[in-house]
Amino acid sequence: MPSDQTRTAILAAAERLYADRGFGDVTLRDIVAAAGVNLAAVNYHFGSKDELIAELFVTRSIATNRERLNELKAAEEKGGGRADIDAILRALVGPTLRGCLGPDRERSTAARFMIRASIESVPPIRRIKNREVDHLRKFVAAMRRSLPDRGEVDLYWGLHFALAMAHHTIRESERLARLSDGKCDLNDVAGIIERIVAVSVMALTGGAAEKKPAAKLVARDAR
Amino acid sequence: MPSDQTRTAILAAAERLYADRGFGDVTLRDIVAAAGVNLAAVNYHFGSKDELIAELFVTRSIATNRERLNELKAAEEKGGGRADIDAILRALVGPTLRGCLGPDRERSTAARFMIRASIESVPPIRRIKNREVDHLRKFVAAMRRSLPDRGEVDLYWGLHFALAMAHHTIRESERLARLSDGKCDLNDVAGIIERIVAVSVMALTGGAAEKKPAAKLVARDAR
DNA sequence: TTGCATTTCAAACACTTGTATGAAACTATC
DNA sequence: GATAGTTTCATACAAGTGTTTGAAATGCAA
Repeated sequence: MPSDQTRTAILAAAERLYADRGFGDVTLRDIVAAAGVNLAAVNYHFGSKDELIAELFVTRSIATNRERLNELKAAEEKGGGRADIDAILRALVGPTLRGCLGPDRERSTAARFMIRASIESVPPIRRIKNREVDHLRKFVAAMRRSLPDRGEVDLYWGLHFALAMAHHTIRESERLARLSDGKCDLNDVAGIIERIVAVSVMALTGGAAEKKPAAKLVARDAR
Repeated sequence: MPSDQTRTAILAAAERLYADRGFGDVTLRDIVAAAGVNLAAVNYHFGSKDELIAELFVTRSIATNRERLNELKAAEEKGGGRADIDAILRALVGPTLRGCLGPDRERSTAARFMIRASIESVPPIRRIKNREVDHLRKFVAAMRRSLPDRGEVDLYWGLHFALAMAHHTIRESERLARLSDGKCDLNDVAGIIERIVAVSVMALTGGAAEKKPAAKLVARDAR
Protein backbone atom coordinates (compact mmCIF):
# COMPACT_ATOMS: atom_id res chain seq x y z
CA MET A 1 0.00 0.00 0.00
CA PRO A 2 1.49 3.30 -1.05
CA SER A 3 2.16 6.08 1.36
CA ASP A 4 -0.28 8.74 0.24
CA GLN A 5 1.08 11.69 2.15
CA THR A 6 2.03 13.32 -1.12
CA ARG A 7 -1.51 12.80 -2.40
CA THR A 8 -3.12 14.35 0.64
CA ALA A 9 -0.62 17.19 0.69
CA ILE A 10 -1.58 18.04 -2.86
CA LEU A 11 -5.27 17.84 -2.05
CA ALA A 12 -4.93 20.08 0.98
CA ALA A 13 -2.80 22.67 -0.76
CA ALA A 14 -5.01 22.71 -3.83
CA GLU A 15 -8.18 23.13 -1.83
CA ARG A 16 -6.77 26.00 0.16
CA LEU A 17 -5.40 27.81 -2.87
CA TYR A 18 -8.56 27.32 -4.88
CA ALA A 19 -10.67 28.51 -1.97
CA ASP A 20 -8.56 31.62 -1.51
CA ARG A 21 -7.82 32.66 -5.07
CA GLY A 22 -10.26 30.81 -7.28
CA PHE A 23 -9.61 28.33 -10.04
CA GLY A 24 -8.74 30.99 -12.54
CA ASP A 25 -5.32 31.97 -11.33
CA VAL A 26 -4.00 28.99 -9.46
CA THR A 27 -1.53 26.95 -11.47
CA LEU A 28 -0.25 23.47 -10.87
CA ARG A 29 3.08 25.00 -10.01
CA ASP A 30 1.46 27.07 -7.28
CA ILE A 31 -0.10 23.94 -5.84
CA VAL A 32 3.01 21.80 -5.83
CA ALA A 33 5.00 24.67 -4.37
CA ALA A 34 2.51 25.04 -1.51
CA ALA A 35 2.41 21.29 -1.00
CA GLY A 36 6.17 20.96 -1.15
CA VAL A 37 6.08 18.23 -3.76
CA ASN A 38 7.32 17.82 -7.27
CA LEU A 39 5.44 19.15 -10.26
CA ALA A 40 4.98 15.76 -11.83
CA ALA A 41 3.35 14.40 -8.70
CA VAL A 42 -0.03 15.84 -9.65
CA ASN A 43 -0.21 14.02 -12.94
CA TYR A 44 1.20 10.89 -11.36
CA HIS A 45 -1.36 10.74 -8.56
CA PHE A 46 -4.40 12.24 -10.21
CA GLY A 47 -3.85 11.90 -13.93
CA SER A 48 -4.56 15.52 -14.76
CA LYS A 49 -5.41 18.86 -13.26
CA ASP A 50 -9.09 18.43 -14.03
CA GLU A 51 -9.23 15.08 -12.28
CA LEU A 52 -7.65 16.66 -9.22
CA ILE A 53 -10.34 19.32 -9.17
CA ALA A 54 -13.04 16.76 -9.72
CA GLU A 55 -11.85 14.57 -6.85
CA LEU A 56 -11.69 17.61 -4.61
CA PHE A 57 -15.22 18.57 -5.54
CA VAL A 58 -16.90 15.20 -5.21
CA THR A 59 -15.32 14.64 -1.81
CA ARG A 60 -16.53 17.94 -0.44
CA SER A 61 -19.83 17.68 -2.21
CA ILE A 62 -20.91 14.46 -0.56
CA ALA A 63 -19.64 15.74 2.78
CA THR A 64 -21.70 18.90 2.59
CA ASN A 65 -24.75 17.06 1.36
CA ARG A 66 -24.47 14.54 4.16
CA GLU A 67 -24.23 17.32 6.71
CA ARG A 68 -27.34 18.93 5.30
CA LEU A 69 -29.27 15.69 5.18
CA ASN A 70 -28.30 14.82 8.73
CA GLU A 71 -29.77 18.08 9.95
CA LEU A 72 -32.84 17.52 7.85
CA LYS A 73 -33.36 13.99 9.08
CA ALA A 74 -32.91 15.08 12.70
CA ALA A 75 -35.52 17.78 12.24
CA GLU A 76 -37.97 15.43 10.60
CA GLU A 77 -37.56 12.74 13.24
CA LYS A 78 -38.12 15.27 15.98
CA GLY A 79 -41.36 16.29 14.32
CA GLY A 80 -42.50 12.77 13.61
CA GLY A 81 -41.80 12.75 9.88
CA ARG A 82 -42.86 16.33 9.28
CA ALA A 83 -40.29 19.02 10.06
CA ASP A 84 -41.08 22.66 10.51
CA ILE A 85 -40.32 24.66 7.42
CA ASP A 86 -37.81 26.83 9.21
CA ALA A 87 -35.92 23.76 10.40
CA ILE A 88 -35.78 22.48 6.85
CA LEU A 89 -34.39 25.74 5.58
CA ARG A 90 -31.92 25.90 8.42
CA ALA A 91 -30.64 22.48 7.41
CA LEU A 92 -30.32 23.72 3.85
CA VAL A 93 -28.38 26.94 4.36
CA GLY A 94 -26.88 26.43 7.81
CA PRO A 95 -23.93 24.17 7.03
CA THR A 96 -22.64 26.28 4.15
CA LEU A 97 -23.05 29.56 5.97
CA ARG A 98 -21.40 28.30 9.13
CA GLY A 99 -18.54 26.96 7.06
CA CYS A 100 -17.89 30.08 5.01
CA LEU A 101 -18.63 32.95 7.36
CA GLY A 102 -17.64 33.71 10.88
CA PRO A 103 -14.33 34.29 12.60
CA ASP A 104 -13.04 30.71 12.45
CA ARG A 105 -12.09 30.47 8.84
CA GLU A 106 -9.52 27.81 9.69
CA ARG A 107 -11.50 24.71 8.94
CA SER A 108 -13.80 26.60 6.62
CA THR A 109 -11.53 25.92 3.68
CA ALA A 110 -13.85 23.19 2.50
CA ALA A 111 -16.89 25.42 2.49
CA ARG A 112 -15.05 28.26 0.81
CA PHE A 113 -13.85 25.86 -1.81
CA MET A 114 -17.41 24.76 -2.44
CA ILE A 115 -18.49 28.34 -2.91
CA ARG A 116 -15.72 28.87 -5.41
CA ALA A 117 -16.92 25.77 -7.19
CA SER A 118 -20.46 27.09 -7.24
CA ILE A 119 -19.28 30.41 -8.61
CA GLU A 120 -16.61 29.83 -11.19
CA SER A 121 -18.06 26.77 -12.85
CA VAL A 122 -14.94 25.23 -14.32
CA PRO A 123 -15.57 22.37 -16.78
CA PRO A 124 -14.68 19.38 -14.58
CA ILE A 125 -17.04 20.62 -11.90
CA ARG A 126 -19.84 21.55 -14.24
CA ARG A 127 -20.08 17.97 -15.37
CA ILE A 128 -20.54 16.67 -11.82
CA LYS A 129 -22.77 19.43 -10.60
CA ASN A 130 -25.81 18.17 -12.42
CA ARG A 131 -26.36 15.57 -9.73
CA GLU A 132 -26.98 18.31 -7.19
CA VAL A 133 -30.56 18.66 -8.30
CA ASP A 134 -31.24 15.19 -7.00
CA HIS A 135 -29.98 16.32 -3.64
CA LEU A 136 -32.12 19.43 -3.68
CA ARG A 137 -35.17 17.38 -4.58
CA LYS A 138 -35.02 15.77 -1.17
CA PHE A 139 -35.43 19.18 0.36
CA VAL A 140 -38.32 19.96 -1.91
CA ALA A 141 -39.94 16.74 -0.75
CA ALA A 142 -39.46 17.69 2.88
CA MET A 143 -40.87 21.13 2.20
CA ARG A 144 -43.90 19.59 0.52
CA ARG A 145 -44.53 17.48 3.60
CA SER A 146 -44.15 20.53 5.81
CA LEU A 147 -46.32 22.83 3.71
CA PRO A 148 -48.79 20.55 1.92
CA ASP A 149 -51.07 23.45 1.06
CA ARG A 150 -48.47 25.41 -0.84
CA GLY A 151 -48.26 25.11 -4.59
CA GLU A 152 -45.41 23.20 -6.13
CA VAL A 153 -43.96 26.21 -7.88
CA ASP A 154 -43.88 28.26 -4.70
CA LEU A 155 -41.78 25.60 -3.04
CA TYR A 156 -39.24 25.68 -5.83
CA TRP A 157 -39.02 29.44 -5.68
CA GLY A 158 -38.73 29.40 -1.91
CA LEU A 159 -35.86 26.98 -1.97
CA HIS A 160 -34.27 28.91 -4.79
CA PHE A 161 -34.47 32.18 -2.87
CA ALA A 162 -33.08 30.63 0.29
CA LEU A 163 -30.03 29.41 -1.59
CA ALA A 164 -29.80 32.76 -3.32
CA MET A 165 -29.57 34.69 -0.07
CA ALA A 166 -27.12 32.25 1.46
CA HIS A 167 -24.75 32.14 -1.47
CA HIS A 168 -24.95 35.84 -2.21
CA THR A 169 -24.24 36.65 1.41
CA ILE A 170 -21.11 34.56 1.26
CA ARG A 171 -19.98 35.91 -2.08
CA GLU A 172 -20.63 39.57 -1.40
CA SER A 173 -19.98 39.71 2.29
CA GLU A 174 -17.31 42.35 1.97
CA ARG A 175 -19.44 44.56 -0.23
CA LEU A 176 -22.27 44.37 2.28
CA ALA A 177 -19.85 45.23 5.05
CA ARG A 178 -18.54 48.22 3.15
CA LEU A 179 -21.97 49.37 2.07
CA SER A 180 -23.21 49.29 5.63
CA ASP A 181 -20.00 50.73 7.09
CA GLY A 182 -19.60 47.60 9.13
CA LYS A 183 -23.04 47.89 10.69
CA CYS A 184 -24.00 44.48 9.32
CA ASP A 185 -22.14 42.11 11.61
CA LEU A 186 -20.95 39.27 9.38
CA ASN A 187 -19.40 37.41 12.28
CA ASP A 188 -22.82 36.76 13.77
CA VAL A 189 -23.37 33.70 11.64
CA ALA A 190 -26.27 32.43 13.72
CA GLY A 191 -28.03 35.74 13.33
CA ILE A 192 -27.49 35.71 9.58
CA ILE A 193 -28.87 32.21 9.30
CA GLU A 194 -31.97 33.22 11.24
CA ARG A 195 -32.39 36.25 9.05
CA ILE A 196 -32.23 34.23 5.86
CA VAL A 197 -34.47 31.52 7.26
CA ALA A 198 -37.00 34.09 8.40
CA VAL A 199 -37.19 35.73 4.99
CA SER A 200 -37.39 32.36 3.28
CA VAL A 201 -40.22 31.28 5.54
CA MET A 202 -42.07 34.48 4.74
CA ALA A 203 -41.49 33.92 1.07
CA LEU A 204 -42.98 30.45 1.41
CA THR A 205 -45.88 31.22 3.71
CA GLY A 206 -46.88 34.52 2.18
CA GLY A 207 -45.96 36.57 5.20
CA ALA A 208 -48.72 35.33 7.45
CA ALA A 209 -47.44 34.07 10.79
CA GLU A 210 -48.00 30.33 10.90
CA LYS A 211 -48.50 27.82 13.64
CA LYS A 212 -45.20 28.70 15.28
CA PRO A 213 -44.79 31.91 17.24
CA ALA A 214 -42.14 32.99 14.73
CA ALA A 215 -39.72 33.96 17.41
CA LYS A 216 -36.87 35.36 15.40
CA LEU A 217 -38.83 37.38 12.90
CA VAL A 218 -38.26 40.65 14.73
CA ALA A 219 -35.60 42.94 13.43
CA ARG A 220 -32.29 42.64 15.15
CA ASP A 221 -30.51 45.95 15.23
CA ALA A 222 -27.38 45.21 17.16
CA ARG A 223 -24.68 47.84 17.54
CA MET B 1 -11.20 61.97 -36.59
CA PRO B 2 -10.49 58.30 -37.00
CA SER B 3 -13.02 55.84 -38.33
CA ASP B 4 -13.67 53.71 -35.30
CA GLN B 5 -15.54 50.86 -36.92
CA THR B 6 -12.72 48.53 -35.95
CA ARG B 7 -12.94 49.73 -32.37
CA THR B 8 -16.67 49.19 -32.14
CA ALA B 9 -16.45 45.84 -33.88
CA ILE B 10 -13.99 44.69 -31.25
CA LEU B 11 -16.18 45.99 -28.44
CA ALA B 12 -19.28 44.28 -29.80
CA ALA B 13 -17.58 40.96 -30.42
CA ALA B 14 -15.83 41.00 -27.06
CA GLU B 15 -19.00 41.77 -25.18
CA ARG B 16 -20.92 39.00 -26.87
CA LEU B 17 -18.20 36.41 -26.35
CA TYR B 18 -17.64 37.39 -22.74
CA ALA B 19 -21.36 37.31 -22.07
CA ASP B 20 -21.72 33.88 -23.61
CA ARG B 21 -18.61 32.09 -22.44
CA GLY B 22 -17.21 34.13 -19.58
CA PHE B 23 -13.86 35.85 -19.25
CA GLY B 24 -12.04 32.68 -18.41
CA ASP B 25 -11.94 31.03 -21.78
CA VAL B 26 -12.20 33.83 -24.30
CA THR B 27 -8.90 34.77 -25.85
CA LEU B 28 -7.94 37.83 -27.79
CA ARG B 29 -7.74 35.64 -30.85
CA ASP B 30 -11.33 34.57 -30.36
CA ILE B 31 -12.37 38.20 -30.17
CA VAL B 32 -10.51 39.41 -33.23
CA ALA B 33 -11.74 36.40 -35.19
CA ALA B 34 -15.35 37.17 -34.29
CA ALA B 35 -14.82 40.84 -35.05
CA GLY B 36 -13.03 40.15 -38.31
CA VAL B 37 -10.06 42.33 -37.45
CA ASN B 38 -6.39 41.82 -36.94
CA LEU B 39 -4.95 40.57 -33.69
CA ALA B 40 -2.86 43.64 -33.08
CA ALA B 41 -5.89 45.88 -33.38
CA VAL B 42 -6.87 45.25 -29.77
CA ASN B 43 -3.60 46.49 -28.38
CA TYR B 44 -3.55 49.33 -30.84
CA HIS B 45 -7.00 50.64 -29.96
CA PHE B 46 -7.24 49.72 -26.29
CA GLY B 47 -3.70 49.28 -25.09
CA SER B 48 -4.23 45.91 -23.49
CA LYS B 49 -6.78 43.20 -22.93
CA ASP B 50 -7.52 44.44 -19.43
CA GLU B 51 -8.22 47.95 -20.68
CA LEU B 52 -10.63 46.54 -23.23
CA ILE B 53 -12.52 44.73 -20.48
CA ALA B 54 -12.46 47.80 -18.30
CA GLU B 55 -13.87 50.03 -21.03
CA LEU B 56 -16.58 47.47 -21.71
CA PHE B 57 -17.49 47.36 -18.05
CA VAL B 58 -17.56 51.05 -17.30
CA THR B 59 -19.70 51.74 -20.35
CA ARG B 60 -22.29 49.16 -19.41
CA SER B 61 -22.04 49.99 -15.75
CA ILE B 62 -23.04 53.61 -16.10
CA ALA B 63 -25.78 52.64 -18.55
CA THR B 64 -27.32 50.16 -16.13
CA ASN B 65 -27.00 52.52 -13.22
CA ARG B 66 -28.64 55.29 -15.19
CA GLU B 67 -31.52 53.02 -16.12
CA ARG B 68 -31.99 52.10 -12.48
CA LEU B 69 -31.80 55.67 -11.27
CA ASN B 70 -34.26 56.83 -13.89
CA GLU B 71 -36.81 54.34 -12.64
CA LEU B 72 -36.09 55.35 -9.08
CA LYS B 73 -36.41 59.02 -9.79
CA ALA B 74 -39.66 58.49 -11.66
CA ALA B 75 -41.07 56.56 -8.73
CA GLU B 76 -40.00 59.18 -6.22
CA GLU B 77 -41.40 62.05 -8.24
CA LYS B 78 -44.70 60.27 -8.59
CA GLY B 79 -44.86 59.91 -4.82
CA GLY B 80 -43.78 63.43 -4.08
CA GLY B 81 -40.23 62.63 -3.00
CA ARG B 82 -41.11 59.42 -1.21
CA ALA B 83 -41.46 56.32 -3.36
CA ASP B 84 -43.16 53.13 -2.28
CA ILE B 85 -40.70 50.51 -1.18
CA ASP B 86 -41.81 48.07 -3.85
CA ALA B 87 -41.26 50.67 -6.55
CA ILE B 88 -37.75 51.27 -5.25
CA LEU B 89 -36.95 47.58 -5.31
CA ARG B 90 -38.46 47.25 -8.77
CA ALA B 91 -36.15 49.97 -9.99
CA LEU B 92 -33.23 48.12 -8.42
CA VAL B 93 -33.75 44.64 -9.80
CA GLY B 94 -36.00 45.27 -12.79
CA PRO B 95 -33.50 46.49 -15.38
CA THR B 96 -31.03 43.69 -14.84
CA LEU B 97 -33.66 40.96 -14.78
CA ARG B 98 -35.39 42.24 -17.86
CA GLY B 99 -32.06 42.40 -19.64
CA CYS B 100 -30.84 38.93 -18.73
CA LEU B 101 -33.96 36.79 -18.69
CA GLY B 102 -36.84 36.39 -21.04
CA PRO B 103 -37.12 35.19 -24.60
CA ASP B 104 -35.49 38.17 -26.29
CA ARG B 105 -31.88 37.56 -25.49
CA GLU B 106 -30.85 39.39 -28.62
CA ARG B 107 -30.14 42.79 -27.19
CA SER B 108 -29.63 41.41 -23.72
CA THR B 109 -25.94 40.93 -24.40
CA ALA B 110 -25.15 43.94 -22.30
CA ALA B 111 -27.00 42.65 -19.27
CA ARG B 112 -25.56 39.19 -19.60
CA PHE B 113 -22.13 40.71 -19.82
CA MET B 114 -22.76 42.60 -16.61
CA ILE B 115 -23.76 39.41 -14.87
CA ARG B 116 -20.58 37.75 -16.03
CA ALA B 117 -18.68 40.71 -14.66
CA SER B 118 -20.46 40.41 -11.35
CA ILE B 119 -19.68 36.72 -11.17
CA GLU B 120 -16.18 36.13 -12.38
CA SER B 121 -14.50 39.13 -10.83
CA VAL B 122 -11.53 39.52 -13.11
CA PRO B 123 -8.89 42.00 -11.88
CA PRO B 124 -9.61 44.97 -14.18
CA ILE B 125 -13.27 44.87 -13.18
CA ARG B 126 -12.67 44.35 -9.50
CA ARG B 127 -10.81 47.63 -9.37
CA ILE B 128 -13.70 49.58 -10.85
CA LYS B 129 -16.43 47.75 -9.02
CA ASN B 130 -15.72 49.47 -5.74
CA ARG B 131 -17.59 52.52 -6.94
CA GLU B 132 -20.80 50.52 -7.12
CA VAL B 133 -21.41 50.96 -3.43
CA ASP B 134 -21.88 54.66 -4.01
CA HIS B 135 -24.59 53.80 -6.48
CA LEU B 136 -26.29 51.43 -4.07
CA ARG B 137 -26.19 54.04 -1.34
CA LYS B 138 -28.65 56.09 -3.31
CA PHE B 139 -31.09 53.22 -3.10
CA VAL B 140 -30.50 52.88 0.61
CA ALA B 141 -31.30 56.56 0.96
CA ALA B 142 -34.52 56.14 -1.00
CA MET B 143 -35.44 53.14 1.13
CA ARG B 144 -34.80 55.14 4.27
CA ARG B 145 -37.16 57.83 3.06
CA SER B 146 -39.75 55.20 2.22
CA LEU B 147 -39.45 53.25 5.46
CA PRO B 148 -38.29 55.77 8.06
CA ASP B 149 -39.24 53.50 10.94
CA ARG B 150 -37.04 50.61 9.86
CA GLY B 151 -33.62 50.19 11.37
CA GLU B 152 -30.59 51.00 9.27
CA VAL B 153 -29.29 47.46 9.32
CA ASP B 154 -32.58 46.04 8.12
CA LEU B 155 -32.45 48.28 5.09
CA TYR B 156 -29.00 47.04 4.16
CA TRP B 157 -30.06 43.44 4.52
CA GLY B 158 -33.21 44.01 2.54
CA LEU B 159 -31.33 45.56 -0.34
CA HIS B 160 -28.74 42.81 -0.10
CA PHE B 161 -31.37 40.10 -0.28
CA ALA B 162 -33.13 41.71 -3.21
CA LEU B 163 -29.93 41.75 -5.20
CA ALA B 164 -29.22 38.20 -4.06
CA MET B 165 -32.46 36.87 -5.43
CA ALA B 166 -32.14 38.77 -8.68
CA HIS B 167 -28.58 37.75 -9.41
CA HIS B 168 -29.01 34.17 -8.27
CA THR B 169 -32.09 33.80 -10.44
CA ILE B 170 -30.11 34.92 -13.45
CA ARG B 171 -27.10 32.80 -12.68
CA GLU B 172 -28.92 29.60 -11.79
CA SER B 173 -31.92 29.91 -14.04
CA GLU B 174 -31.24 26.64 -15.78
CA ARG B 175 -30.80 24.74 -12.55
CA LEU B 176 -34.10 26.10 -11.26
CA ALA B 177 -35.76 25.10 -14.50
CA ARG B 178 -34.36 21.60 -14.28
CA LEU B 179 -35.14 21.24 -10.59
CA SER B 180 -38.72 22.24 -11.16
CA ASP B 181 -39.06 20.25 -14.39
CA GLY B 182 -39.85 23.45 -16.21
CA LYS B 183 -42.69 24.36 -13.88
CA CYS B 184 -40.99 27.63 -12.99
CA ASP B 185 -41.55 29.76 -16.05
CA LEU B 186 -38.39 31.76 -16.54
CA ASN B 187 -39.78 33.57 -19.54
CA ASP B 188 -42.31 35.37 -17.36
CA VAL B 189 -39.87 38.06 -16.41
CA ALA B 190 -42.51 40.41 -15.06
CA GLY B 191 -43.79 37.66 -12.78
CA ILE B 192 -40.29 36.92 -11.53
CA ILE B 193 -39.68 40.57 -10.79
CA GLU B 194 -42.91 40.78 -8.80
CA ARG B 195 -42.00 37.64 -6.92
CA ILE B 196 -38.60 39.00 -5.94
CA VAL B 197 -40.01 42.40 -5.07
CA ALA B 198 -42.74 40.83 -2.96
CA VAL B 199 -40.29 38.76 -0.94
CA SER B 200 -37.97 41.73 -0.54
CA VAL B 201 -40.81 43.90 0.70
CA MET B 202 -41.73 41.22 3.22
CA ALA B 203 -38.12 40.99 4.32
CA LEU B 204 -38.10 44.74 4.87
CA THR B 205 -41.50 45.17 6.47
CA GLY B 206 -41.44 42.06 8.61
CA GLY B 207 -44.30 40.37 6.82
CA ALA B 208 -47.00 42.67 8.06
CA ALA B 209 -49.04 44.16 5.25
CA GLU B 210 -48.29 47.85 5.13
CA LYS B 211 -50.16 50.86 3.90
CA LYS B 212 -50.54 49.38 0.44
CA PRO B 213 -52.92 46.51 -0.18
CA ALA B 214 -49.95 44.33 -1.09
CA ALA B 215 -51.58 43.18 -4.26
CA LYS B 216 -49.04 40.73 -5.56
CA LEU B 217 -48.22 38.92 -2.37
CA VAL B 218 -50.47 35.98 -3.14
CA ALA B 219 -48.92 32.86 -4.52
CA ARG B 220 -49.00 32.57 -8.27
CA ASP B 221 -49.28 28.95 -9.31
CA ALA B 222 -49.53 29.18 -13.04
CA ARG B 223 -49.47 26.09 -15.17
C1' DT C 1 0.27 64.04 -56.92
C1' DT C 2 3.09 64.56 -52.83
C1' DG C 3 3.65 64.02 -48.10
C1' DC C 4 2.35 62.78 -43.57
C1' DA C 5 -0.31 60.69 -40.00
C1' DT C 6 -3.33 56.97 -38.99
C1' DT C 7 -4.57 52.41 -39.25
C1' DT C 8 -3.97 47.49 -40.59
C1' DC C 9 -1.44 43.39 -41.11
C1' DA C 10 1.59 39.13 -40.78
C1' DA C 11 4.96 37.56 -38.12
C1' DA C 12 7.49 36.91 -34.16
C1' DC C 13 8.43 37.48 -29.19
C1' DA C 14 8.54 36.28 -24.36
C1' DC C 15 6.15 33.92 -21.20
C1' DT C 16 3.09 30.64 -18.86
C1' DT C 17 0.36 26.72 -18.97
C1' DG C 18 -0.52 21.47 -18.36
C1' DT C 19 1.66 17.31 -19.52
C1' DA C 20 5.20 13.74 -20.67
C1' DT C 21 9.71 11.56 -20.17
C1' DG C 22 13.38 8.86 -18.35
C1' DA C 23 16.49 8.43 -14.84
C1' DA C 24 17.10 8.29 -9.88
C1' DA C 25 15.58 7.20 -5.18
C1' DC C 26 12.94 4.61 -2.34
C1' DT C 27 10.29 0.44 -0.39
C1' DA C 28 9.25 -4.06 0.47
C1' DT C 29 9.43 -8.98 -0.84
C1' DC C 30 11.94 -13.04 -1.57
C1' DG D 1 21.24 -8.30 -0.20
C1' DA D 2 19.40 -8.66 -4.91
C1' DT D 3 15.17 -7.54 -7.36
C1' DA D 4 10.80 -5.73 -8.82
C1' DG D 5 7.40 -2.26 -8.12
C1' DT D 6 6.41 2.23 -6.60
C1' DT D 7 7.27 6.92 -6.06
C1' DT D 8 10.01 11.15 -6.72
C1' DC D 9 12.66 14.30 -9.31
C1' DA D 10 14.73 17.54 -12.83
C1' DT D 11 13.91 18.54 -17.23
C1' DA D 12 11.86 19.03 -21.58
C1' DC D 13 7.90 19.48 -24.59
C1' DA D 14 4.01 21.27 -27.20
C1' DA D 15 0.48 24.41 -27.12
C1' DG D 16 -1.54 28.67 -26.01
C1' DT D 17 -1.38 33.31 -24.00
C1' DG D 18 -0.96 38.65 -24.38
C1' DT D 19 2.05 41.75 -26.45
C1' DT D 20 5.35 43.93 -29.66
C1' DT D 21 7.35 45.04 -34.02
C1' DG D 22 8.17 47.03 -38.42
C1' DA D 23 6.52 47.20 -42.77
C1' DA D 24 2.55 47.73 -45.80
C1' DA D 25 -1.78 49.89 -46.70
C1' DT D 26 -4.99 53.54 -46.21
C1' DG D 27 -6.92 58.13 -45.69
C1' DC D 28 -6.54 62.97 -46.06
C1' DA D 29 -4.70 67.66 -46.43
C1' DA D 30 -1.73 70.81 -49.19
